[in-house]
This record gives sequence, structure tokens and C-alpha cells, in this order.
Amino acid sequence: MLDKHYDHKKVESGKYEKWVKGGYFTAGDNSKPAFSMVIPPPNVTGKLHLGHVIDTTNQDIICRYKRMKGYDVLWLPGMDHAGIATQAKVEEKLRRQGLNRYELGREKFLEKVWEWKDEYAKTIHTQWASLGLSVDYTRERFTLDEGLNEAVKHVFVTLYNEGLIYQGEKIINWDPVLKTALSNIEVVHKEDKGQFYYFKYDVVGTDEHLIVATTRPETMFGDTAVFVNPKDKRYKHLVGKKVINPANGEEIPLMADPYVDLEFGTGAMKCTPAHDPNDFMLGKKYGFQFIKCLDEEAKMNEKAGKYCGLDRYECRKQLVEDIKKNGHLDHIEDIVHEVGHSERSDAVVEPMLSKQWFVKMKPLAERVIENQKTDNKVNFVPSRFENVLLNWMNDVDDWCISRQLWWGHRIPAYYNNETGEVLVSETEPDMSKYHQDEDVLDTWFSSGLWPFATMGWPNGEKDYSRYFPTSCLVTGYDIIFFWVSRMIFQSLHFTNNIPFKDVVIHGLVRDSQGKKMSKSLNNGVDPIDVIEKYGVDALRYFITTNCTPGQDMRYIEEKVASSESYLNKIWNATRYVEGVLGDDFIPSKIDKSKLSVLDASILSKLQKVIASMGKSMDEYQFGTASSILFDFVYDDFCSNYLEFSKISLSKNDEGSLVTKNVLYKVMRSIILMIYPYAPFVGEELYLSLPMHLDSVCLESYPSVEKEFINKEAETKEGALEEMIKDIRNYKSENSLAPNAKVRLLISPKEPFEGSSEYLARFSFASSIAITKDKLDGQTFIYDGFEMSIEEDVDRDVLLAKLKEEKARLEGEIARTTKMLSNPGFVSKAPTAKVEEEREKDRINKEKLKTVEEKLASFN
RNA sequence: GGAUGCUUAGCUCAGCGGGAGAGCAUCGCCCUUACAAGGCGGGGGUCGUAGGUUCGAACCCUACAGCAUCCACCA
Repeated sequence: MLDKHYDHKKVESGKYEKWVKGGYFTAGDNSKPAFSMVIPPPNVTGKLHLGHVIDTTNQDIICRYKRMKGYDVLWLPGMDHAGIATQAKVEEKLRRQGLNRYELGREKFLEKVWEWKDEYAKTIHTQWASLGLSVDYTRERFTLDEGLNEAVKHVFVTLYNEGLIYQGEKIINWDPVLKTALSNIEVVHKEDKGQFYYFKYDVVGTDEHLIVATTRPETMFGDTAVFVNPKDKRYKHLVGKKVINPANGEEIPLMADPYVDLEFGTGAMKCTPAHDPNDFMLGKKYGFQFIKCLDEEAKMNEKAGKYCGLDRYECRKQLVEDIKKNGHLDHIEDIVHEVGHSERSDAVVEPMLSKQWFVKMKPLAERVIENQKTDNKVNFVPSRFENVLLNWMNDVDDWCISRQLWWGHRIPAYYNNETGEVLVSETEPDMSKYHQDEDVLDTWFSSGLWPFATMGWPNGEKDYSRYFPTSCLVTGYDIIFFWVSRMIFQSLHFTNNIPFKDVVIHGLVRDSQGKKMSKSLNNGVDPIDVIEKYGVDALRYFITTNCTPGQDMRYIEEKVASSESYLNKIWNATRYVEGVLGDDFIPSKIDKSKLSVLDASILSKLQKVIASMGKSMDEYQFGTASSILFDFVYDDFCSNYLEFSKISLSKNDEGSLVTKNVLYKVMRSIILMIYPYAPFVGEELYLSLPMHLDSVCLESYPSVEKEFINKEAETKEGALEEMIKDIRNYKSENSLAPNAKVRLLISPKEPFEGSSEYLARFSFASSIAITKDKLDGQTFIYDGFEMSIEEDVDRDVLLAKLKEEKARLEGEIARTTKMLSNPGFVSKAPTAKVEEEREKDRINKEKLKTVEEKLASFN
């Protein structure tokens, strides 16, 4: 027997271990159609947050649902080595111990990172278990494991041989703290307060000067020219002359190029080809020297003369001061501008000329764009996110993939010790003659191969041929660029197929004020605390139902509490059903002809719920699906049928046995439908009912049984509900207790045979009489019959009520009349809709006639 | 500079072409043997503004306003 209160701790205990041990999450039943997903591998850098909960719970719901629908489901788990993120954390840890990676050396350092990884992997496993994720541990992968290593090397070498990977000297984003290159999307642009420095540049051979503005004066040591627009009348006469760089006194040419914006600043721009991407382009165009004046820690180098060795900002300060002293500072303007920061170290990124490895993106991106025009496209849910992908693919820069880190896939490029010639190869050459490139690959390079490399590509065939392409991917909109796009182009290029058919996008979980959760705001919510307090099922239900796909949501604790109440409601309904069924109940097939109106009605409604909920589940609309079930559970089942059942059951006859079977069937269906959301409660409740398998994980989803659809029964039962509600309302209005006794009259007949018995119980009627006479108490009029409450009510009140009802009906009739007399409506609206309105019109007119007769008899 | 989303009951949000919904909050009545972490009943919204399309608009289109978010090399 179930406990009186739902105790989540007791319920959760032991179940996950049972499921894993039972192999319920292990894919491989070839007799069923395949359905596959890969988990977005979490970084081995930290603990679970609500973002993971929304992401993985959505996936878990999909997987559990699909298993019930008869699929052989593979949900492949794994983790990401997260190169730069992990290395940054481990380095920070070392720093606190007074160590750094250079002291340890590459090998020792990597040992430390692997220790870190093992520790965090353990934590992540515990968290997956506490969330109840139905992943297949027999297929778990890690982005740095053997198979993925092979895949990464193969991809790198292939792309290199195809000319899609190249080594080049370009301006990249340099993180001076982590001392590595970054790709464009690892740079976060933030608004910073800064200064615009206006310097005077003397024009050689004249007594004129021009004013050039910059936000980064320290880069002036790398300047090779000053540019103006050729159309700019202000400077036309000076173009071709030399100007003096006030930082170092060097003469540099004043040149004209249409790139310069006439409107911006002073219209004159300094050109630093080694420290700015646009200046780099100009430098290439005019064949300038590329002078670097910053080192890898963003300190000034020897080009900065006396400032050599200074930090870039210290240099800026002193340099500006010095220029001011020698009279070449015009003025300083405070500005707010966008400054690039490293995503991981938050350091201000320095654009810098550097030799790195790049992926040539154009051909790969074009293939994605072309493929999205075909039937074989990746289907985004919601569809608008496809544009995010396409926009990015449409103007994507080449991807800088080399990182000056140690933690990651080492680049399979080898340099000849003597000639320096590059050899790119999957296998190691004679290492007495070669040395390997020191750098590792961007972590997203390997993540991009995740859906197929984890399944054995390019070597093992089994899982790859069965489960790839995957069916679906769930992820947040924030990593469409980072990850989704890369999986798509890598997959199209290497497997000739899309990596997944559907991409389901969810939003961010924000705090209750709508702010992003972050460490600095200290507004983060630890899922473990929530689970402790409300149970994991309540958290899962809350986080997957209180939102719309692709839309951000707020974490609101009260809603988790109401989720728990809802589960408690189902718990107690099951407890009731368990109680009435008793220990020796054996479910039997329900004979449609034996059903009472009430039995037939709830079964009919159940069919509709199964159908519409299933449709929403198929469309990944978990919020919609859950609310369909919620309404059914609360209103139709608990408030009505379950209460009605008490009468039938008390008779202990053939009808009560039918009711037991109906209760069983409906309750069981509810449990099966809530189970993907709340697997722990689902399992507990499922096992408490008779005739169960070893676990709800092995069950099938309820299917629609058309023979139980019975509109007539629903209408009749609806009339009973309506009568009960009218009586309750009457009592409330007349300050009577809910259980106050009333006498009822019904004319000319009850809504369906046996209904009075139910009415009696739920209205606390002391008597109910059926009569053919006209009723004259406070009367309620229904379709085909009326009911009056035979209590002493003031004639004036009765009259007022009747008038009120008359007005209401007239309003309704006016509405239907207006619609039905509109020729446009009758000819253009769907016939079913027109019929519906005609029916309402008919019923209301009949009711109005009755009301009018009553009013007439009042005089 | 591009792009997207949001604006609906006091709060948080669903609904996205056929009579305004939920949870929480609020008010009233109930310790009725599944559930007081409950039950029953009520109150509360001209669905951001202005136009347009349609027989019919919260829903589609256009413009505007406010609030978010993403992308972008403006020195």
C-alpha cells in the first residue's frame, strides 16, 4: 500500500541503480526501429547547473517516450575534454598551489589534467543518476578517447589533403592570459568604457598637422602609415607626403584608400597591419611591413623602445603622458565601445599577427546552405533557429583551429628537423627526424565529430550503420554557432549525411527576476538543493513544462512546489485506486456494452487525451502535452470520475467491477503518460498497480482505442457536471454550507438513467423527484430538461435570476444570429463550425422559450 | 549597423484564425474516509498602440513604442 504522502526521497531511492542494472537503457534490439540521440557532452570543468537539467531532461523525456512507442533507443552519453576551459581551471588550481604548467612540463601537467577529469567525470555520473537520465552507459565516450583521437586525426589529415586546412599567418584573437589563439566566437564582445586619444601628426615639409584618433595608442609602434579617404577634401593636398608618428618620431606615409570612412573620427586613420584585421588587409594590399610591438603576454617588445617590457596598459598611460608633454596630444574623449574579451579568461583579447592552422570555411559552409534547401535538411524546432545557422554560415570567416595549449588533440603535423618541411599524417613518422607541432586543436573541432565519431566512424561499422544519422539533438540556442553548425558541416563533408534529423532548441533558465544566472550575481540555483527539497521529478516536471521551445524561462521555486503537488495528486489518486482494487483484483478486458454513461465518458475523454498528448509529444511540445494531461487528471479524472466511482463501487455488483476496470485502465494510462516526465514516481506508482512488468521502463505508451470514443456519453456526463456545479454555486451564493441539504426537482426527465443517484450524493440532496410538472423554484435550464432547487427563495430573487438568465441567453442568441445571418460566414466558414453554431442557436432558443414561459407565469 | 524574440488576469507564463486560459496570489465556504502539500465556489483581462487583410483577429500583414537577446573589424 502506498504511503499517505508522497515522499520523494523514499521514492527515488534505489530505482536508478535498478534500471541501469536491468539494462533498460541499453540499446540494441534490432527487431525494433532505431531512434538515436547523442548527449551534448558536458565539459569536465564543473558541476551541474539548471542549464544541464533543462537540456538533459528534455532528452530523457524524448528517449523514455520513444522507448514506450516501440523504438530501440540509443541515447549515447559522454563528456567533452573542453580544452581551453579545462586547462584554464587546472592552471588556476596550480596557481593557487604556487605552481605553473611550465614548471611541471607538458607530460606532468597532462597527468594533473587527467586526474581532474576523472574527478569531474565521477561527479557528472552522480548527477546524471540523480536526474534519472536513461543513457546507455555501455556506449559512453570521451572526446579524448582512442576512437575519437583516430577520427580527429583522420579528419584533420583529410581536410589538409583536400586543401581545406591550411597553415597561415593572419590576424587572430590572442588571449594574453592563457597565451593562445582563439576563434572568433570564443571572443565575447562587451561594452567597456575607454578613451579615444586624438594625436597630432606633423606633416613633413609643411607646417601643417593632421589629427588621428585611436583607442589603442600602444600599437602606434607598429604603425606603417596613416590613411585618409581619397575623396576627402580636407587632406587631398597632403596625400603622398610623410607624417611623423608621435610615438616614436618615425616618418610614415600618408596614403589614401576608399576603405576609410569620411564621417568617422577625424577621417584620418592610423594603420597597424600586425595588430588589426582591417589594417592587415590594407597592409597586404600595399605590401607593408608587419611590425609586431606586443609579445604573447601583451607586453611591449623592443619595437616600443623605452617602453619595452611594460604591460600594454601601463605603456598606454606613459606614452599618452609623454606625447602630451611634447605637445602632440590634441584631446582625449571618453567613449563606450565594444571590446573583445576572452570567453574563458575574460582578458581583453589582442588582435595579433600569428602563424596558425585554419579551416577554409567557404566550401563547407556552402554545402550546409545548399543542403538546407533540400528535403534532407536539418529540421529546427522552432524553425526560426534555422536562420541563426544560415546567417552565420553565410558570412563565416576561416576557422582558427590551433591552440597554444597542452590539453587536447595534438595537431598531427610533423616538421622535418633539418628542412622544417611539414608532414601531415595520421601515423607518426620517424621521430628522430621529425618533431610534432606543439599545438592542440580547438575543442569544437572534435565536438563537431561527436554524433558519428562516437558511433565508430570511420572504422567500426556496427552502431554507425544502425544509429547514424541520429534522430534528434537537443540543445540551447546559445551553442548553435559553436557546436550545431560544426556538426552539420563536418557530418555533411565526411558522412555525406546530416548528423541529426531534428534539432530541438530550448532557452536559458534565468533567475526569478529574469536575470541570467551567474557567479558574479550569485543568483545561481543548485539543482541538487532543489532535488533535495522537492524531488527530482518535480524539478524535471517544472523545467520541461513551464516553457515553450526556444524561449527563455525563469526559475520560480513556487512552481517547483506546485509541480510536486501535482505529482502528489497523482500519487493519491493511485493510492485510492490501489485501495479500491484490493489485492486480488485481476484486470479484465472492458466490455463496451457494459459501460455506464460515466464509465463510457471518462474512457472517451481518455482516448482524446492519449491522441492529443501523443501528438504534442511527437512534436516535442512538452509544455502543451503536459497541460493536456494535467487538465484531464485534475478535472475529468480526480474531481469527477474518481468521485463518481465511489457510488458505483459501493454497490459491489457487476457494474462496480466494470468501474474497477475502468479506474485501473485510466489510472494506469495516466501513470504511463506522466512517467517520461517523472520516472521515479512513475515507476513507484506503476509497480503499485496489479499486472505490471518488472519496471515501467519496459511498458508501452497507451494507444488510442477508437471503440471507446463516445461523444453522447460525454455530453450526458457533462450535463451532470453542470448540474452539480449549479447547485454548488447556488449554495455559495446563498451562504449555505457545501454540504447543506437541498430538495431537488427535475423535469421532465433526468439527464440519463441513474444520474439522480450521483446528483443526490454530490449535491447533498435530501430528496430528488422527477416530475412532468412545470418547475417554479429556482430553476436551472439545460438541454432538454430543467432542475429546480426547492428552497424558500424570495420571489424577487427568483425573478431577478430569471431575468439575468434571459439576458444571458438573448446575448448568446444575438451572437449566433449575427453569425448565421452573415452570408459570408455560412458560405465560407467550415461546415462543422456552422453546424456547431446552429446547434447552439437551437439549444439557446429552446432555453429562452422556457425562461420566457416562467417569466410569464410570474404575473 | 544587421537579426530575432517578447509585450495576454496582481505575479510568472501558455494559447497563435472561430466564444479569453493555467499555476501562484486573492476572496468566500468546507477537517466530505485518495489527497488540508487538500476540496468546492467566486472575483479579476477592451490580449502594447495605430492601421490593414478576413465572414471572423490575442492569433495573419504593415508601421510605431517599450523590454530583452544574438551577430558585426568601424579606427
